[in-house]
Amino acid sequence: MECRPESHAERIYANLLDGLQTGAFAADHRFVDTEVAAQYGASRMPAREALLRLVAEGYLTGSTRGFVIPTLSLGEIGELSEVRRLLEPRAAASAAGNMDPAVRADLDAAIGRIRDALENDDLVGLMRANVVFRNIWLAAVGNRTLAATIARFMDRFTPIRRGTFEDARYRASYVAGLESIHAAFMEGDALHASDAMTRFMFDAEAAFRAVRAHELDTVRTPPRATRTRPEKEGRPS
Amino acid sequence: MECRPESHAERIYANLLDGLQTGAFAADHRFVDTEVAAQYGASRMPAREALLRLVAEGYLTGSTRGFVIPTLSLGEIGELSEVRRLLEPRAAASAAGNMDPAVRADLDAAIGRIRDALENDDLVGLMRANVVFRNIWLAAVGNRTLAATIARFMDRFTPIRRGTFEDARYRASYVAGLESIHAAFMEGDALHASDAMTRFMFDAEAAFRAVRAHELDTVRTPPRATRTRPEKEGRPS
DNA sequence: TGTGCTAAATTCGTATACGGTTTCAAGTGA
DNA sequence: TCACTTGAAACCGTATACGAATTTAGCACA
Repeated sequence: MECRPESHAERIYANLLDGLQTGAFAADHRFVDTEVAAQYGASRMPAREALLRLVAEGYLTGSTRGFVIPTLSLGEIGELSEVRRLLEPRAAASAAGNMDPAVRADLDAAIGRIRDALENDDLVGLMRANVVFRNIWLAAVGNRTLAATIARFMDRFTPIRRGTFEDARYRASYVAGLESIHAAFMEGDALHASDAMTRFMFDAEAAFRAVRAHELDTVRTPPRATRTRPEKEGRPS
Repeated sequence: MECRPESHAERIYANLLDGLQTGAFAADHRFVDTEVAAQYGASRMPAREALLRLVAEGYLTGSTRGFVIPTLSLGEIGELSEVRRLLEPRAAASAAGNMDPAVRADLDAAIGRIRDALENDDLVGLMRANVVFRNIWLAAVGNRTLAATIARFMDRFTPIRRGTFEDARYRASYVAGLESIHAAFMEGDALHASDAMTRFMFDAEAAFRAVRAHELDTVRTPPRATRTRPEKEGRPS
């Protein structure tokens, strides 16, 4: 690990990334470089560097009125899901073979937090606990490049995952899938882990598509990136 | 396609990316933001934006004395190869199902350029033709996210690929693999394309590892990113 | 001839300013 | 009341300058 002082740009990037990974920002949040700079006590340049890095990594999209969180189309949900199904089953199998006592304990704690969040209808907690759970099993994957790539693709689904969590039935189903994966990890069974992950991913994709299709039916608006919704109250539209 | 005028940063990025994809830069080339800016008639900020984007995408690594091309360790060669083997066989199978006359013609032309470059010991031409060939079959992959991800991972091997091309036997073997893939595409046989791609990737990985191991034996130096090799003549070291 | 120290050079990170483009709000006219 | 036009505001892209940290080169001494 490096001990050199962290730059403004790196600090801002890490903070924004955490928020984007855990669904802390509203889907229509706009990141304006002057605002971000002011928020972190820096100037536009390091804020801009952090924002552009998030753009390069797929977390944000630039527009003439700030940077926004991209919304996955139905096609993109399908494509990203196919790529993930090529990677995650094997990664889960690999992780299943690395289940030492410390990893098992961490996974037990994480699934406990997921159960609590589900029981309390705590969406924020569920989003966070989901990230913790995935980070634990990904840390057990020997191939670090594979783990990092999977994490990056998982993050792309943060906004739509948050959308599915708003529905109690989808929440319960998602957690049931995680329970199955957790059981496979506890057994240390590579085949079971791979199969559980595959099944979970098909179910998750179906939920994502259903929620997205519903959103498209409900709002029937062009993509948000080219429109900024009025934020001030009072003026009728 | 967008017709809005291209920014300095985008123009510089596209030019540097092309060079990095085709192996136009020496492995020890240093990209200094003031030099890049001067080269493209711009200021440091757009040059810096382009360089930082290439860092975020894995093409460059930052240091206190400029940006450099990362050198893959043996472990990284293994990890990246495993990830690619999870993605490319399926992508090749998908492409094999999309072999319309135009794609076939383009692939024929591309393999022709590869044969010419091999016969003429034209390394620069071979590097370029290899990129052309892969871009053609990747364009035939239905899942655009999968295609883009594969292209990104392929680019990571550009420096070591150039290293293998310096040896005539590796060059011939690499092209033999491409011929086999080309034949499978011409047959439109998904299974054959997948198998040919898998075999080719194991062979390519073996060559990459051999060349890298040889480099490590020959130079026995610490990673280049933390050392700048003297470039000026005359002063004995 | 080699090593160590010091000063200069090189590069990056960041701050500030300016101009251009896009968007929005307000006012006027029909 | 609605639509159109104009002006202002908001934001991005880029240029320039400054300071800090790191590296290199040169000189002196042993």
